[in-house]
Formats: sequence, C-alpha cells, structure tokens
Amino acid sequence: MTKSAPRTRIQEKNRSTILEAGLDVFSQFGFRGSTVDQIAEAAGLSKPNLLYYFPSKEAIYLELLKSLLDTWLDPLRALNDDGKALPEILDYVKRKLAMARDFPRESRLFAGEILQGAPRIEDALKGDLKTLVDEKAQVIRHWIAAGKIKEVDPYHLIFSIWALTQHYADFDTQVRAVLGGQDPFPSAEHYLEQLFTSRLKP
Amino acid sequence: MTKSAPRTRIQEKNRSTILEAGLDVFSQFGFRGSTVDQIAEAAGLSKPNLLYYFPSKEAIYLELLKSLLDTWLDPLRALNDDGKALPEILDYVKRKLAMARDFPRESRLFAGEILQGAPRIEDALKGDLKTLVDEKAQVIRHWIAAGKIKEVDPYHLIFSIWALTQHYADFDTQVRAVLGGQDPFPSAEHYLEQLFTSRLKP
DNA sequence: GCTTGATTTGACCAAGTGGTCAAAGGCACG
DNA sequence: CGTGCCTTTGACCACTTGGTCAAATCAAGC
Repeated sequence: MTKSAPRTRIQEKNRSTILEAGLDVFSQFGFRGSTVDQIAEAAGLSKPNLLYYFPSKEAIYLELLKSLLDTWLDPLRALNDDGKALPEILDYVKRKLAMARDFPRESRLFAGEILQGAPRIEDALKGDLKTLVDEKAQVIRHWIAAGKIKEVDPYHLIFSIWALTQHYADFDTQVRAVLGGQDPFPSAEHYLEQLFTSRLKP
Repeated sequence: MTKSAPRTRIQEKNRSTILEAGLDVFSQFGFRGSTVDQIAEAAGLSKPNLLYYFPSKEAIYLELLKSLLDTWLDPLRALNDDGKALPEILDYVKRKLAMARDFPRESRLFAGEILQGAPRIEDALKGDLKTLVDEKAQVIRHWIAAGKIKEVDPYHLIFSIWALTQHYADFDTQVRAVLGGQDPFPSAEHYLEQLFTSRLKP
C-alpha cells in the first residue's frame, strides 16, 4: 500500500495542483458529474498531461477521499478523556463547525460519496471510522457515569454534532436562500453552543 | 404553467411508473450519474417508449423535484400557532423523522440537488421555501415572546430540525456502518425528543 | 373487418467521455 | 554539443449517452 512519494519538485507541484482542481470539481458535480477535461482545465493542464500524473479519474477521486478522511476525523480524535466533559464537547462542536466553514468542499465531497451509498469508502466507514466512534462513545459513557454530563446516547450525540455542523456546509445554498444570503456561521455557533449546553449540563 | 393532466388510464399509469423508477435511480446516482436506459429498465419500458411520455431525462427529474418539494414541506406547514408550543415543535420533529424513515429516496434526491448548489430549484428555495420559513419563524417568535418556550434563534431551530432528521436518511450508510447495521430510528426519536425538550422547555 | 389515433420499438445518430500513443519538447549533466 | 530522461501534447479510439424517427403494433369505434 505504500506509494512511493513523488520524486521531483515539478511532480509534487503538479500532483497537488491536480488534487486541488479535483476537489473543486468533484465537490461541485460529484464523481459521475465531473469530467477529466474539466479537472484538467481547472488545473491548467492538458488532459493527457493530467493522466500522466494520475492513472485515471477514479484514482484522483480515491486519493482525495482517502487523504481527506483523516483530516476530517481529526477533531473527533482530539476529544480527550482528560479534559472537562462539557467544554471538551463544545470545543469539538466548534472545531467541527469551523471545518464546515473553512473546508466546505471537503465536506461536500464526503457528503456526496455517502449519499450515494459510500461505494468507495464503505470499508473505511465500517473499519477505522466505526472503531474511532466506538472509542469516543466509551469516553462519553465515562463522563456520564461520573455525572459530568447528563445521560445521553453517545452515538446519537456524535451523529447530531456531525449533522448540525456539516449541514451548514452541505446545504449552504439552502441556508443562504432562506437567510437571504447572510453569513450563518456566527449565529450558528451561538445556537449550537446553547443547544448542547442545555442538553448536557448536569 | 398548467400542464394538462394525462388523459388515458395507460398514460397515467406509465407516467407514474416512470416517475417511480426515476425516483429510484436519481436518488441513488444523482442526475448526471443516472442514465435514461437505467430509468427505462427500472420502469420496464424501452428507452424510446419512455421518451414518448417525457420529453427528456431532465423533464423527469424536474417533475420529481417539483412534486416532491410540496410533500416535503407539508410537516412544516402543519406547524400551528394555535397549538401548545413545545408539543407542536416536538410533533414536527417526529413527523420529519418519520419522513426520513419512510421516504429516504425523496430526502436523498433533494439532498443531492442542494449539495450541488440547487441549480434547478434555487428559485423555489428563495421563493416559496423562504416565505414559508419566514412565516413559521414568526410563529416561533410569538411563542418565545409569550414565554411558552425558551429564547432561541427560530431559523437555526428550523435548520437544526432539518439537519438532524434528514441526516438519518441522507447519511444512512454511515449511520448504519457505525451502529453495525442496527435500525437507528427508534433511538433517534428518543434522542431528538430529549434534545429539543431540554433546549426549549421554559 | 376497417379505419384512426395512440402506443411501442429497432435502428440509428451526434456529441461527449475516459483513456491511449507515438512523437515532440524541455532539461540536466557529461 | 550530445545523450538520456522527464514532461507535454495533438490526434485518435472505443464506448456511452441523450435523443430521433420511421415503421410496426395495438385498441376502440364504426
């Protein structure tokens, strides 16, 4: 599984240019809706040149999914048993919301993949993702047992944090249509903080 | 805008068969990811025959979007100023969650459309949808002013209900991967009821 | 059975698509 | 300059896809 890293500086540059362009295009049109020409154009390369760096359209997509999954789960990994329970959870919410604000393309790429049944990352979901969530659910259960937060289903708590934060990236068009174009994030942060505080504060 | 309804019984039957098949296919693969042949096959018709009833692939998709938007918003329309505030909102949550459970294809069809920037229903979002939400936000404000529920941003309250309920349809694959295939809906209903009760009960 | 209009289909087409390939261009180093 | 390798590209191909069309089939009233 260990892919030898790109050698020359020009390779490194072109590969990352292509990935950046791929993220742009795939997150907007989905896998099937995106064309190699589109990505090549966005990257400022000819199509054969792009295919000199990646063997296929799917390879670009997979590389994106794989490398993004990690960063995407980092905030959850940071959820720490040592900390104070409620602030720790609220921090997680804030970090996740910040990611929705700052990396909406990444959020949409995943959303599109999962929406279609996650055909390419099902294994990662049932493997690494499940393992991580199970682990953090345990942390939450300890907090509950210690009376640090109110009793709550840890899995649904995590789902609700995902749903509420990613909604602002994935459904951005709808949110802004309803709010008349106004930036939803500042008020969203306040709303979510209140929501989880009322629910969890013992 | 008034389309003459299908005349013969066979037309009515075939049109609805096609729409059903279209919902199946579009919700699974998105607009670009679906082919006319696929839909025709799912409907048990030949491709030219299908195109005898609808002028194009896009026409099927648009008809689906248009007719589904209405049913999709019905639960929100039912939110009634007359009722008791908190039970009224909790009922809305339950109805919306039931729709996610019983009509996941419809939920995913919308999700896919909005995820890609809602190019075909932007007007409806900025028009009918915004009007309806504005109206219901007023209802919620009245409840707050009357002290029937705690102070809360009405728009984000509505967004959060959408996000939390539709998540169980749109991200079903992920939810079930994490839960090991277990049906999430019963526990989700309990979780959401608790969540909104803690936040809103005065 | 005959006529008329609705329904169905096999054959076809033009455009778009992912991907290939041989040849050309650039570049570092002797 | 020349050599060898990395990079770039124009031309091309097989296949898919949305959509057309003329001809065939069907159904119902006379």
